[in-house]
Amino acid sequence: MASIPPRVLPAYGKVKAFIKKRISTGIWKPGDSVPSESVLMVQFGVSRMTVNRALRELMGEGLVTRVQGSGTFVAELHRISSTLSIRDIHEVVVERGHIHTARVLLAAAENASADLARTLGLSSGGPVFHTILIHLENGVPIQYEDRYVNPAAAPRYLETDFTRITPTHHLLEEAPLTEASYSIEACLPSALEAKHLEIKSGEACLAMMRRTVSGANIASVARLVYPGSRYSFAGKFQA
Amino acid sequence: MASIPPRVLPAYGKVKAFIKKRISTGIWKPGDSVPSESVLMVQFGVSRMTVNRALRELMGEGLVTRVQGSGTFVAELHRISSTLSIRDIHEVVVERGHIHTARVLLAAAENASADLARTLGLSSGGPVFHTILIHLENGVPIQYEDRYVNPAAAPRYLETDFTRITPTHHLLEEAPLTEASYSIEACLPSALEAKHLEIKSGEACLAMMRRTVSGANIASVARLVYPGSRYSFAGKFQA
DNA sequence: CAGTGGTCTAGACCACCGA
DNA sequence: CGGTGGTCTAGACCACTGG
Repeated sequence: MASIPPRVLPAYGKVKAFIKKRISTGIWKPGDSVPSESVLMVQFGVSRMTVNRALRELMGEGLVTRVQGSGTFVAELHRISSTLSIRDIHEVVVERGHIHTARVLLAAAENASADLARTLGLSSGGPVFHTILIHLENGVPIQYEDRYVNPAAAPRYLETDFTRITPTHHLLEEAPLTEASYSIEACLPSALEAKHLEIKSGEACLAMMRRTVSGANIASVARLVYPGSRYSFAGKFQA
Repeated sequence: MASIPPRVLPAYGKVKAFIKKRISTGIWKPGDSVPSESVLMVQFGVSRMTVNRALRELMGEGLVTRVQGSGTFVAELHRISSTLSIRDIHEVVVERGHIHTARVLLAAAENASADLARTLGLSSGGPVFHTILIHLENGVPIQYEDRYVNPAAAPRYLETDFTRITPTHHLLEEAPLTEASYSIEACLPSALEAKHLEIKSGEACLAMMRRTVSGANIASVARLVYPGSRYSFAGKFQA
């Protein structure tokens, strides 16, 4: 008996909206229990699957927690979480309608230090690929990219023309991404970084350390330095 | 908590795993079409709802895109997205097993400048609450918090003992969060900030600008400054 | 034990796309 | 038009929680 097809908001959406509203207005506070699926079923006149989907999605959004055998509860909202996207810098720049270019400062195979070999998960201190690039937006340097690549993950890495194809782009095609971790911190640029970014050595920078995993290999570790005056990360969260 | 998977993967999980594997190994490349729900139904011997759930979750994870009437396709994986959590600093510090304390430098009502009134969405330049505090972890300053609060959203804000309850905590209880946006950038601290953070004025810092919305009100705008040497944001992404 | 959520089925109607 | 995904139902069995 598919009732009236809600061409505006689907039934599970109505259930979600109802619960969201009660949470966001504070009627239900963190820790409070949310009505059970069977109660909501009756209340909205929908099937259990529909209620279940609504609650499952709310859990995915971090608004409620669910415990089998126990119930559904308003989550402790003591955190704001949002999605931080890390994208190929070429795409980002082009999307802004600007011109992306790159200068290649280094593209070579090197012998890995013991430290680096460990970071890349290499048993022996074999060769690794090392590239250093400057990315420019409309001719202005916006990123210093210092990257080490595991040859096992992308054997043809050095054949790439990095003025046309970014390392990130090549790696995404060559070594399908399975995992990545990063950290963002503030730092002052080294003399070399400052010179190539064309900033004063006292200017604060954002540094992102990024480590990517492809299958069994640690594919690459990179240090990306952005001039603080020309770059920021932004994000948004909606309940 | 979520580390013990069911002894057998649920049916929808098997479908997801199958598709994920084909994407992560590069057998299916971005833009390729994924078998339709009806094909996967037969292939796995499950109902359409089960296949649908698998595909819907994969879309939520950003691995595939779906177009009604057209089909399901492997997403362009040219972005890494991950969840950046912004949490109450008190919780973070305590969770690390450390002691959180706070120094209150300012807690007062002020007349909003025209600029600030606009930022907070106040029609007139009425009073706003202004607090400045230093958060310390085991006695070491880790965050300078300069915050303006809309009195309409949290009228009792200034009654709070900020050495015991963080502004974030009070606001989350008083003004249920509906929306937040932030940006992270690198900067050098002002003389005042450097002094209270007990760092040199030339040390790079992370600055987060955060704006929170509660219902119809812009509840608060804050500038949070972290010494670069003592703080970083980290995140992780898994395919 | 009764109640909860976790999963699953075998249908169904609809809106949309491309040929 | 046939095929696709979007949604929904009215059942069902199971595992887990709590008293």
